[in-house]
Order: sequence, then structure tokens, then C-alpha cells
Amino acid sequence: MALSHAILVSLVDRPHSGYDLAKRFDQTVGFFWPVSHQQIYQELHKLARVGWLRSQMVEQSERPNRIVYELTDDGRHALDAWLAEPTDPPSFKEEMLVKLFALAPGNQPALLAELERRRAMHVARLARYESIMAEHYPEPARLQARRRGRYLGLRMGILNERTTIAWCEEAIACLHAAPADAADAAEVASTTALASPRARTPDARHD
Amino acid sequence: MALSHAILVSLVDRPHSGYDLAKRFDQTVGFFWPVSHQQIYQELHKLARVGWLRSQMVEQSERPNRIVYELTDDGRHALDAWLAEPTDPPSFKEEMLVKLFALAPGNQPALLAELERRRAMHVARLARYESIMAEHYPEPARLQARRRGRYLGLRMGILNERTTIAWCEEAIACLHAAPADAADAAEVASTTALASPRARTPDARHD
DNA sequence: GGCTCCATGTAAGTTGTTACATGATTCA
DNA sequence: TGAATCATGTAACAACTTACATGGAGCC
Repeated sequence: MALSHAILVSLVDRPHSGYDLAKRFDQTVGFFWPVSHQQIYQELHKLARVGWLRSQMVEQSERPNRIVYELTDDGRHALDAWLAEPTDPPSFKEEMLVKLFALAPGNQPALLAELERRRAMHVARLARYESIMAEHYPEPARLQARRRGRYLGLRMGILNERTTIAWCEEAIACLHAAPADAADAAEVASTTALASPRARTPDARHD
Repeated sequence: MALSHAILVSLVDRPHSGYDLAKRFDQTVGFFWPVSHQQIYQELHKLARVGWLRSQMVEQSERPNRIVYELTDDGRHALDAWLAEPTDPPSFKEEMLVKLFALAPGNQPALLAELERRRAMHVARLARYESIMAEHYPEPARLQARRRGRYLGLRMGILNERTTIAWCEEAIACLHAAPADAADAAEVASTTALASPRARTPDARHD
């Protein structure tokens, strides 16, 4: 549905080859939307067949030839039409939540380990995003219109990572808390599971 | 990959029919993971074929017969093995970000309207989640071990909605901000000429 | 000699979506 | 009369993944 449009968007400014697009995706959209090179090549063929792109072979010596694609007028119109359509909210499939639905005494240590692993992963990602932010958008208040889309993409990445980290920490604390089942009901009242001290990330403010 | 496991998880406690599962999914996992009934029926057939489930026809008068599925020992083992495996982080495909990459003076009003629409949608969702939370988990500190997975799922839903709303508001403000290029074209031209950032940051598409 | 980069693809498979189909019962 | 609920499915398609394939250039 949207991969084709993501390609159209990438070709608005200037023509690109499939290889270029794959690399570009890795550095931009790919952070939150992984796309394989096979998908891109197939989609390019399809879009050319439909008439939204035209292709041109660029012969190279000493290197494989490139096939460069550019938008047609039809493609431009299709893109504009799509931009005006309502956007689907992202469907968010988090495997970890499915696993937590199966929470039981037997698998609790495994799930805890997994939560720790995920937390570390998101901390690393956040650091990567924040360094990109510091380097490329030191002053977000004054930003050329054309760069705002990219800025907002990165910004969402950062907000999401912070939220996920905060959630991992909550979840870890929650699993560590003494069980409230029959026997230990009284003991739990004193430990207050979810109110345990944990690092508050600056933007995880709503909790 | 994970739909089959989500079904196994749902059958841990007791047997269910495909219809039951579809309804259950709508109320739990379905909030963050929409699954169609066709998918469930197909997956049930597959899991029965593989031997992780066994099925039993329940004849009913005045109603269509039901086919009830329950876990086999093989299924139970497969589930335990899956729980111990590392979890993929969710791939997060947000169409809105793709659209924002195409931000230009011509489509700016359409994108703003879309951001407003999305914001309202997430506000409504958040309200729904919070009312469920208030009704079912009024005291999260003392929670039976078995209910913690569901609680954490809902909790992540709430955190995500809050984050998305905050982002929508940022994005709306960002697009409303006075453009830094039309009037300041000369300034921009001189900065890019002086700085030439591409030479130093070859892998940076964020500029 | 093995590695990565450049640049393109095919083929087979799995997963997910959309549309269509049945047929009785209950409620407004 | 029309719609919703119960309960199951088939068929066709679109989207995505995984594996395989080529072949020169330059690097350590």
C-alpha cells in the first residue's frame, strides 16, 4: 500500500536508481520502516509498468549499469492524491506483549531477561537518534520548511524510544514485585510495586 | 510468525473456538494487533495440521456447530520454546511520516488537516484505554501475577497514545511556524554555500 | 585470498487483506 | 423489513521475506 508512495516521495526532488533508494531508505524511512532491496526493485518495475515512473538506463564502464527512475506527471498526480487521503494509523504489533499475556511462574525469568534485553536495545537506539538530532538539528525552532518532515520523523523516533524504555522499566518492576496471589496479599501492600523509583526520561512526562 | 503464537497463548487456559478467539482478540490483543477472522480460521487449520492443536466438533441445535481447539503437549512445548527466544522489536510503519517527507507549500494544508484528524483519533483512543484501566485495574500496585501481562499491554497502549498525541501537537506547531525559507531564501543560500555539510557527513541524509 | 562495494535481479514461500458465501435466530 | 449475532469457511490477491545468483573493482 504505502511502499509505492514512499518511493514516489523519494523521487520528488530528483531521479534515483533502485540502489540509491535502498541506501536512502536505510538512513531515513528505514529507521522506522525496514524495506529490503528486493522489494524496492519489484516496486520500481510495477510503478514503471503503471506509468507513474519512467526509467532510463545509464551506461557505466568499470561498474554495473544503473537504471534511473523519475516521476511522470501521472506519478506526480497520484502522489498528490495520496497525500490528501486520510492516513491509516500504524498497526503496532508488539510480540513482547503477546509473550506477557502468557506470563506464568515458570516463564517469568525468561520474560524478565527479555525485557532487560529490549530495554538495552532501545537505550542504544535512543542514543543513536539523539546524536543524529544534535548533529543535524541543533536548532529545531528555525528550520527550513523542506527539512521539517525529516525532523519530525526523527523526533517521533526519539519520543517512541523514550516511551518504550519507560515502559520496559515499568514492566520489569511489575514482574519483580511480590506476587499478590492469595498468600502474599498482605505483604504486597507495603512494597508498592509500580511506585518504585526508576529513572525518569525527560519526555516520558504523562505518567 | 507471531499470530500462531498469539493463538497458542490464548488457548493456554482453556479451549476456544475460532469465533471465540476472534472476539477475544478484538478486546485484548486486537487493540494493538488487528487480526481478521479469516486469518484466525486459517491459522487454526494450520496449527491443527502441524499437531500443536487438537480440534473437537461441538454440535449445537438452533445454532451453527462450533469447532473447539485445545493445546496438545507438542503445542505447549512449542509455546514454551518460543517464549524463551529473543523478541523482535516491533517494526513501526507510520504512513504519516512518509507524507511529511513530501512536505511542500502546496500540500501543507492537507497535511495539517490530517495531523489534526489523527490527533483527535488518538485522544479518543486514549480515553477508551483509560476508562478500561480505571474499571479493570483501579489498583495496579496489587495485581495477581496472571493479570500483569494484560495490565502491561494496556499500559503500553496508554503510553503510546500519549506519546503520539504529544507528537501530533508538536508536528502541528512545527508546520504552523513561520517558514524559514521563502522570506529568508538569501540567508539560506549563503549558509549552505559557506558550510557545505555534505562533504563531512557522507552518510547523513538528515540535512 | 577473502572482504566489501557497486548494481541488478529471479524464484519460492509465507503472511495478510478483501471480497464473497451460507443460513438460522433474535431484536427493533 | 432490515440488521445484528452466531459460526464457519473459500478464493484471489497484495505485501513481505528468504534464499539464491552474477561479476568486476578495490582494499588489507
